[in-house]
Amino acid sequence: MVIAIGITHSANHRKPNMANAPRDATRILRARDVADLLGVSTSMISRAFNPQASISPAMRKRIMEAAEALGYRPNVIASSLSTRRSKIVAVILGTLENPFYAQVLERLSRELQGAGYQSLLFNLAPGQDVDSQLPYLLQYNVDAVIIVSASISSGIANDWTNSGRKVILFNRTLPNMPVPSVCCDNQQGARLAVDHFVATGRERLAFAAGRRDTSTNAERELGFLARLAEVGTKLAAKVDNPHCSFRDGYNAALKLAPAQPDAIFFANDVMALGGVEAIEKELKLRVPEDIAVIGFDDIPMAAWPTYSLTTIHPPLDEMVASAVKLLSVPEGSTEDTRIIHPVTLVVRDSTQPREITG
Amino acid sequence: MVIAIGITHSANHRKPNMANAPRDATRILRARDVADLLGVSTSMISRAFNPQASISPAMRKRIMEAAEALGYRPNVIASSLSTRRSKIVAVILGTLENPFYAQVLERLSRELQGAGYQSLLFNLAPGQDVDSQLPYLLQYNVDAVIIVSASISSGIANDWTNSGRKVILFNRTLPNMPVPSVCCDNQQGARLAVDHFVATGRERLAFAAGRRDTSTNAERELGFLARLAEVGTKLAAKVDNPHCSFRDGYNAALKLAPAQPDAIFFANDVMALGGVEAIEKELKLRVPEDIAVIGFDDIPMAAWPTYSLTTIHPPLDEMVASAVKLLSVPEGSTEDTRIIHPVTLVVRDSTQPREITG
DNA sequence: AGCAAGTATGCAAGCGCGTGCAAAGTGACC
DNA sequence: GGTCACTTTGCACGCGCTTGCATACTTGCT
Repeated sequence: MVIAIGITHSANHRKPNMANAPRDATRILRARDVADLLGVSTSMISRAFNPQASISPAMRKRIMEAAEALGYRPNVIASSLSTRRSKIVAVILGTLENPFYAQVLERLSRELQGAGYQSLLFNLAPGQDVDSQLPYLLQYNVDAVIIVSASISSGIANDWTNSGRKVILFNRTLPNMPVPSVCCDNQQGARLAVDHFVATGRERLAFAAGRRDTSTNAERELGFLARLAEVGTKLAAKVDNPHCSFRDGYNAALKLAPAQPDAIFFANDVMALGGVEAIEKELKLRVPEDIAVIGFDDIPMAAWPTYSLTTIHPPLDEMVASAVKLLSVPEGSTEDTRIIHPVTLVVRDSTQPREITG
Repeated sequence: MVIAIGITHSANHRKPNMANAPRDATRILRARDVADLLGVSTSMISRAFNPQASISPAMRKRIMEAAEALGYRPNVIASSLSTRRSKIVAVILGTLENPFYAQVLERLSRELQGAGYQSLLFNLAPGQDVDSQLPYLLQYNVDAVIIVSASISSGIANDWTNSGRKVILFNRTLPNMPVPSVCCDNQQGARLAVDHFVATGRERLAFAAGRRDTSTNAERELGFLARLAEVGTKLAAKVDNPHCSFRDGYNAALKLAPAQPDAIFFANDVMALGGVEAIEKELKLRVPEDIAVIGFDDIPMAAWPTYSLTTIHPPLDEMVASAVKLLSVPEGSTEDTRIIHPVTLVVRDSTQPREITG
């Protein structure tokens, strides 16, 4: 009898789909495996891993220890089916060519991991817009989307937030909509640039703008021009650029040259480096003696001795932390979720007082 | 009677969990929604999206059109529960500081998207090893893991492949194990460097090595030394580096200086750039007149005029394509899955014949 | 000891989709 | 018209986990 019971018990305890699961060498463990071992129901396994579930501390300890010993971890994918939270955040970005974005991605993904999320990476092909990609994201049950330096239409943003998911813009804002966003103070950065140029004796200030259609660039331009007006200096020249690339910066410097600027503010560091290149190699002028240069982003290369670029430093770690923090702001919160971080000016060799040449 | 049937039909057609799904503004569509609209079963919806399922072309067309019109797409997460394929590939990498890795990640993720996969990004913290992270990946039902420039123990690799998932190494190999991997011909690259140095009249060749424990570096070193021996030249000096960073390259150049090399091969471009920096700014020597420099990776910055670095070019697009192709190699295939791509030498200004100074 | 209030557990029904199997439909051919 | 072979469809159950509800167990108090 006892034997019979024993046999019955172990024999039909579970009806595994034999056709599908032949491998048990490194089979992936299910809650059932732990439950069977401990003689409890799978519900308890689930509850043990859910901090707010009703379960006795003793039981939780027992389960956690068994899970640890066996190497069991709840399957996030399966659990996301019922909870509708996947602990996966989609990170959308255009390109990693600009080291600034690479930095953002790396820190963002690291910070997300720290908060228990994983990042699902979406690279936009050139010319591809975020809106068209969002529907694909839905397939992945992502909890949130963090859009790095790319734009999104307010309609779509609305749809998404309505559907209970979060959309967070990084390094962009949506002017007319309260979409959560994290930026650095672009205007203020541009103002710092003007002030520093003026303080170091520059008089013919030029601006190499980035892409017209981005809020980031618009703010930098706005700040630059506004501050110029405030201090009573005229803009010597300005040039727009399609891609914000090294080559764009190079070309921008060449196009600005006829206006004979003695200082150029580039909308980002990569362009500034290209600009320096053009100034020194092609125009045969010296930085900073003939032309002072300020960039924006403080990418690692800006600190390299060859360039030693004066630039505006956004507090990347804090910005990333803010973005991740926004993930846990409750849905109906009235709190303002458009966060702006202050920037600082990092003075290096690409700007120097004019005393020597003056 | 007819009315009753009608009512009954539409009333209990489904019992939605009212508590959980109140929002229907932008509600995410399920197969059921499409099925109900067309008056078919959800099975058919599933089959319509599965190329090898048994379904009439007419029905498939009808379903696809309805799905398109409604904006329905199958939920990858839910489907992965039954199919055990998530169309998600984990990409593991250490850091994006080195632009080469950023390039790899960008192209890899793009190529994966093209093949219908998405990349789940895992950043390793410094000192963190892949082995310890793999268990976490299992939670995400990833189809495969692509490990970029990081090492993995053969035991773990074994466990994984046994469990039916793929592990693919990018830019690393596992010497004793047939783990699928994609590399460029590191040895050959190093040999090209030696030959080019010799052909341009260099006699005191030095090597700034990367991290000792990586196959990539070992192969580059091996190739360099072997070719040196073959052409009957002695190694002027060699120095190891912990991180392969810009600063490492900078320091390496300083450490190599006492040996008075007239050519230095750096294990990668970032180090080479650091080396050039040190040679020009700190040692006050000229590149290439006093010291010729060759790097490895052909990162975008190597082509910038300031550096104009001669380097070994790995065919990144082809490598990435190979890696993605490896994903679909059937499990028991006998085909060799350790792919090595040829490299080419890109000659720029950091190496020039010695005629002028000679 | 007995009972109420509270806590711990198990049960079963989902989450959205895939799929083996049986039922229904289609068409060809005699 | 009937039969057979074949295709198309629906049913129902399972993937691994969560969770409302009912039951079983504690505990404290009279």
